[in-house]
Amino acid sequence: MLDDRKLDILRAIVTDYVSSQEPVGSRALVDRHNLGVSPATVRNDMAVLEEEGYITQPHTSAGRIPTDKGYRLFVDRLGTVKPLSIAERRAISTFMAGAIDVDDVVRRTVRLLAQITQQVAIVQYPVLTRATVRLVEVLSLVPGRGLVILVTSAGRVDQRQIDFGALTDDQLATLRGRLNVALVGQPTTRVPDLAAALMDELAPELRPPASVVLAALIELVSADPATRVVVGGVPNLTRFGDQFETTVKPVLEALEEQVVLLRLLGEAGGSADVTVRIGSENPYEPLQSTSVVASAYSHGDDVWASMGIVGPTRMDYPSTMASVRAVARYVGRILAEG
Amino acid sequence: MLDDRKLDILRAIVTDYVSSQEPVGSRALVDRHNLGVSPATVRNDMAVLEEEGYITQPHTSAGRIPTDKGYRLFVDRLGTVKPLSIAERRAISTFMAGAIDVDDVVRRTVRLLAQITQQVAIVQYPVLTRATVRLVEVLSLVPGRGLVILVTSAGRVDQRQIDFGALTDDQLATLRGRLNVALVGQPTTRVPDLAAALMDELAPELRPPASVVLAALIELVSADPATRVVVGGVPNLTRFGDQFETTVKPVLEALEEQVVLLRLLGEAGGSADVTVRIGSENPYEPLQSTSVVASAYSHGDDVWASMGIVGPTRMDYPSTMASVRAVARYVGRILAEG
DNA sequence: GTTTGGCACTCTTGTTGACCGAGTGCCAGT
DNA sequence: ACTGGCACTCGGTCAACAAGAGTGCCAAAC
Repeated sequence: MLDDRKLDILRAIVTDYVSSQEPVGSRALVDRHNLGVSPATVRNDMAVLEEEGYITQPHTSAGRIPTDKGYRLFVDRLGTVKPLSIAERRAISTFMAGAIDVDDVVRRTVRLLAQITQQVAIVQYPVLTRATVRLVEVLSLVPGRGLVILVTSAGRVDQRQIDFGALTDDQLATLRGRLNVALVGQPTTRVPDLAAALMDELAPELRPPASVVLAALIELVSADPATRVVVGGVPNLTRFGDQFETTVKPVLEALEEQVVLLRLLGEAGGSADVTVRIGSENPYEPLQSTSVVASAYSHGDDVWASMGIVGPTRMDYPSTMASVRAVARYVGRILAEG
Repeated sequence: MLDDRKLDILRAIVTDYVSSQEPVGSRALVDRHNLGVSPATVRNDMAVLEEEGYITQPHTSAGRIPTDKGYRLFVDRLGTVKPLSIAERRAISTFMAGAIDVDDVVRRTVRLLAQITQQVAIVQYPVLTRATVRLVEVLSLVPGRGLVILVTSAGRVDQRQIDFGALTDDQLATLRGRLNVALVGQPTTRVPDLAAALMDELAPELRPPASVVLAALIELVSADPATRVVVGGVPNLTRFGDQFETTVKPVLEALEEQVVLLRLLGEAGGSADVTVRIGSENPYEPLQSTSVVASAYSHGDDVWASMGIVGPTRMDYPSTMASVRAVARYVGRILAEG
């Protein structure tokens, strides 16, 4: 159906359109790529490609532009992986060097990603799913009111304020001890089960405060970290001012809703490599004319989360994919060390 | 120079222009407001107002639009404070009800402010300047590596990981005790001085680890909280798609830079009431055609920070100012209770 | 002296029509 | 199977034109 030459032509259309932002015609195609055939031949092939749904014309007598299906084929079979330049690699390491904690790593990552892809970057906080509990601390601030702190093997530290009714210092120390014995070294995913088991073993007078503490802990391991997403490079959207309604506006709206962002990234979480969602493949309806390039980042089983970028479907997929992959790997390595 | 009628006319021009988004001419003016004079008279007065720099015409034979100076006069002398509707007041309290901690208060505040003003909202985290130290905690995670936690009277909890060389549990407990005796109840601003004094009193073997801990503490009280700013309502910018270059683009760029945001809000920090910076009055050059409406929020001396909104100079100042003021007061009250 | 109606003038906006160029689809010829 | 040629179709641009909005100014009226 699609012989090699037609694929070459599709590839040429995609690359030309991405760089020029304008529909590309048969003449321009033979001029810029040495296809060894005449414009007329290219036209015939283009007619076939259009029939198959890989390209389309905005209007009669205009050049062709790729459809979502065309981009998909390009990404799957035609895109040559473009390795990062030495300058880019160096930029990554200098940019990330000297990060002091997880917050800082995430902040730097989002900036870096936005800068080298020139798109809007989204980075999810390292999720605790496969992390283990390193320390649980319970402090009393004023009588009856205190703080629960959770430190995990991923280097995250979370805290929450709680109210536990009357409680002596001794009882508090007991509770702290029991908690640590029961939880330290365990995967954070098991905290809810273990918490339930622990409750049954406690002396009755400890149960009310313990339930408050455990509830807070469960919130910390489950709800919070998974919902934290950081965004950067929003001004890059201004490059697409001509597509205000189709790109700028929907992206700004999507960025406001963490739930949407997580959904966009979430789909990438399963795969180990870079995932691309093109236009209508997108799970979030308003982002019809944008693509998401995302990747999980991880080291072994310790950390697992996603990062990615959002941009118009008309983007340079090979470079973008290479950049996202490189940054994801680098960050995974940094988190493994820290 | 400017009699009452001219001021009335200026006020009418501002309100009409804000609501219609179009230059307003003499006829429309007499039609919509019962000024009791003819268009010709209005034209004469407008000529004077233009000469004085309060209004201008985009081109000959167009209506007039207010200049920055015109808006300034309007805000200072002509704007009638528009009290919030009952629905708006109710919206504020339901929106903020059930906030669980400072993070949550800030998150909700920024959403609320964006929603009721329909602009981009900026909220600075409560600054510790006038807060006092409530608790200092030093934990050991693994040998040689630990965590410093600072809790303040403003309800903020910050932590940082540190490396303190070899240190026994006893030494750690001593250090913790000394720190709390020296610092608890003191204003966070005094932490740097007190830290220096404390160093001199410590046993020599405690000094190296102590210096690491104190350095972290000083960072926590000074650098971090002051630089934290949360932004929301960015999609509201899409309402100004027609002013892409002058409003959307510069605002997006400003939002990316925390330093800029702090500068915008910072100027408002001194005053107790709502501050308005109109167009060129703005300290940040690219925001020439936008205004910032900001207010400090506080309760007594405990918490002190700013919040505000950014939007086109052509905004409804009375409502916006009323909204910002109301939210700032409400949040101050909530923080005082929490 | 202030206000007003009238009028000429200016400038933007929208419309129309012509024209140009880019690009296509098709067909006959190689 | 490829190619050159040709008629056809649109979008974009430009000029000319009309309509409309608004002003500035002046002489007359209050």
